[in-house]
Order: sequence, then structure tokens, then C-alpha cells
Amino acid sequence: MSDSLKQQLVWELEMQILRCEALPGARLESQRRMVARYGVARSTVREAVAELENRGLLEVRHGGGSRVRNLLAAHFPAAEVTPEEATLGLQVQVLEAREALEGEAAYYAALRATGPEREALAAEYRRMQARAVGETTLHKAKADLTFHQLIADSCHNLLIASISQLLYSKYFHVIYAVLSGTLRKTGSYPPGIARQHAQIYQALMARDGDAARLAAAEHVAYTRRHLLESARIR
Amino acid sequence: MSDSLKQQLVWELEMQILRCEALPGARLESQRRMVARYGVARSTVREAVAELENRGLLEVRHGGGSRVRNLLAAHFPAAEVTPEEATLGLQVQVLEAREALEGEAAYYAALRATGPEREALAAEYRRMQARAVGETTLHKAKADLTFHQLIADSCHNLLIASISQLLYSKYFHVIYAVLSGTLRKTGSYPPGIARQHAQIYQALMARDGDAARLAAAEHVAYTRRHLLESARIR
DNA sequence: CGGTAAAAGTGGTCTGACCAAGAGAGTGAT
DNA sequence: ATCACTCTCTTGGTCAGACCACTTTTACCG
Repeated sequence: MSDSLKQQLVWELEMQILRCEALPGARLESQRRMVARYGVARSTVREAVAELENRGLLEVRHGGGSRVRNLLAAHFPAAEVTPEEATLGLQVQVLEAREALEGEAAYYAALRATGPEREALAAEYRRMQARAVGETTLHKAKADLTFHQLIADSCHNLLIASISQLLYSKYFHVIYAVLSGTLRKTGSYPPGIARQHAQIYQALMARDGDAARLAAAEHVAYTRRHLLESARIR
Repeated sequence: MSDSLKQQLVWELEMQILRCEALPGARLESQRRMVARYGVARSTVREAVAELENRGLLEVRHGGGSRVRNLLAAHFPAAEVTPEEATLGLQVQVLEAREALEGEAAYYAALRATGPEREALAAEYRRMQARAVGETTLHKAKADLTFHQLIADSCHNLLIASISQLLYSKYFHVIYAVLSGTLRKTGSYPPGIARQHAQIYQALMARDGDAARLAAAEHVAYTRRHLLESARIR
């Protein structure tokens, strides 16, 4: 017994989401474009999209398009951590999580990133380098996270992409405190950071998963060492 | 901010189900009749119905219409109890559950049954009386349960109606064993049964909740006494 | 560079039609 | 009385095209 056209479209769109072809936060293709792509009626598209919205996978806005939801967001309703809450202990915890997460993200991104994703990584890396001179600490922190989120987005693991997105958004002030605290105490951007970004980037382009994982983990470990040493100097 | 037409219809239909205006197992109004009743487009109706199907409240069949699902069925996936499994101990347990359930069902049905529901109860009661002569035990058991299910359906408590439906269908062979076992041992239909049905019926028609509850509970207690006495004779 | 307005894009709803599946009624045979 | 079969009607599924309402994007002006 074959499934209805609507059900087939539901599965097709669901697979796109699960396979990270449509990432959390990203716009889903418009209903009219789906009509053209799949050759079905707009009412059929609407029913399929409505089912995914109902199941919590999509957020649909009248006139505003449909977006893929972060499926973990509902399980993590904590508010964004404020600068005042960004204690040293919490900074260490966030770095621990990042070390575990970003190593694996880099590993799989090295192996799985598609052509367009690699190009996006290259463009973002160049943009990050070009802006390394003269940018404020806030911009540097944001550029760093944009780069890492791109890596997470390119590893084709919906959980890693979703967790990264939540981590970087909810704990942005903690991550920013790590960077700005280190800068305040050492007077300069730690020189290893740029080198490590380069190592991560080169491993990604070389599709060397092990090297990417090592470089990413060392990148975070290096930051943690700096953080703890700076805390000791006080 | 007002809700969409679809959302309004979803809530309207959901309320019908929760208020027992559309009972578990019953056919929902067809899509075309909803178009006429609510003055909205058929695609709007379809989207509303699809949402309720997706949430598990409805079962929709191509060409076969939509039916209200028993929301407890999914939590009670046990198969129907077979005649061989209908032990004396299980018969007693079923009677205990019936005593608790049917007393409350009768109470609220007495207070809440609508005009058409009272008419349906009256018609079913007359039909049950008319067929009391010459019917097989199986028919008598089924007529008895039809009457009690009607009472449950008329009490406007979705949980009571749903539990009753599951109890009468999954444990039909246990309930039938109670009746046929009593008949086998005493040689006749216990005379109190018809009188108790009459008492229940009269209390319902008089909208006497307390009397209905008492009569319904006594009806089951009487059946249990007979069952246990018959078991002792063996 | 910022603000505003217009245009374009998007979702929501509608009308009317046609296709496909199932339910119910009627009839005949056992 | 029951079962099987056929036909009709009802029901859901899908479609094309149109229009309304909301949001986003673009272009222009100060």
C-alpha cells in the first residue's frame, strides 16, 4: 500500500532536516518553490508543512516563511546566561563542553563537508583572518563562534549542530568573558589562537579527521590553560 | 492577536471531543458538512482535521470518513481477554471495576444526559426489555453492555466513556463468563437483574443522581454475590 | 548611514473540479 | 437468516488558480 503524496512529502522534508540539509534556524524552501520542485499542489505542500509544524520540527510565520526549529531548544528552556553569571567555574565548564563537542564536530566536518560547505568554511576563515586586525573583542568572539558553528553545521550530525547552536547562543556571555578576561590579563590576543584556527582549517580542507579533531581540542585546551593561568596571576 | 481560521476550527473540534459531543468510535462530521456548517473552505477544514489526526485524536480513512479515537486505547494495548483466560478471579476483578465505574457513570448521566441522549437511553431500555424473552445469553450480555455504554456515553465525562469502552470490549469474554456461569449454575437469569435495570433506568429518567449511583452499584454487587455463591456451590 | 515607502515574497484562505477509496443498500443464492 | 456480490453514494485526497494578509527586501531620499 503506497503512501499519500502528502505523507511522501512529509518524509522527504523530514529527511532533509534530519540530514542537516535544512539546518536549525534556516529558512525552509517556500511553499510555492516546493510546488515547482515536487510537482504537487500547494494545498498538498501546505498539509505536509503543517504536519511538520505540528510535530515541532518547523516554525511557520504568516508572510514570514518557515524555519527549521532547533529540536533541543524545547528541552533546554534556560535563559541566556548574563555577563554577571559568567563565573570562572562556569567558564571552565563551558570550555570542557566545547572541547568534547568541537573536536568531534571538526572530525566529522573534515570527512563529510560538501563542496558548498567547504567553500563557505574557506570564505568564513578568510573573513575571520581579514578582520583579525582592528576588530573589537566582541567581534572577535562572534567571528570565532561563527566559524565553529559553520564547522558544526558541516558535520551533518543534527545533534552536534543543534547542541552547538544552543551552547553558543545561551552561553555567549560566558564565552565572551573567557576571551575578554584573557585579553585583559595578558594584554594581547594569545598568539596560539590564530595558529590553531589555521591548523583546524587546514585539516578540514585536507579532509584529515584525526588532525582536525586534535587541532580543535588543542585549541580549546590552550584557551583553558590561558584562562587558568590568568586566574592564578590574580 | 487573533488565531487563524484553521486554529479556531481545531479548537472547536477538540472541544467537541473533550465534551463528549463527539464520542470515541463515533464518526466525525464529514469535511463537506463542516464546510457548510462553519462557512470555511474545504482546505481549511482538511488542515484542521489533519492536525487533530496528527495529535492522535482522530483516525481518518480515505473514503471511510473520520472517527474519534479512544485516547486511552494507546495506553492500554492489551489484547482482548479470551474465554480461556476469563478465570473466576478475573471475573471478580472486572466486577469490582464495573461497580466503581458504573455507579459514577449513572450518577453523572442522571444529571447531565441531554434530551436526545435520554431518548436513546429510553429506546435502548425498551429494546432490552423486549428482547429479554427468547434471546441467547450472548445477546443478553451484549444488550446489557450496550445499555451501560449508553449510560457512560451520556455522562459527559470523556474518561469514563473511554474507560467503559475499553473495559467492555477488552473484557467482553470475562463479562460474558460471569453471566453464562451464573445461568449454568442457577438455571435461570437472576430475577433481580431486570428489576435493577428498571431502577437504574427510572433514576436516570428522574434525574436522581444518588439513586442512579446506588442502583448501578447494587446491580453489580448483586451480580458479584451470585457469582461467588455459584462458585461456592461447586 | 538611517529611515521610509514601495515592491516582492511569503503564508492563509477560498472556489470549484476531479480522482480514489470505502461504506451502505439492495439483490440473489444457500 | 446469512453471505457474497454489485452498484451507488459518500467520503477523503489532490489539483489549479485566484485573492487576501503579513513580512521581508529593495530602492530612494535626506
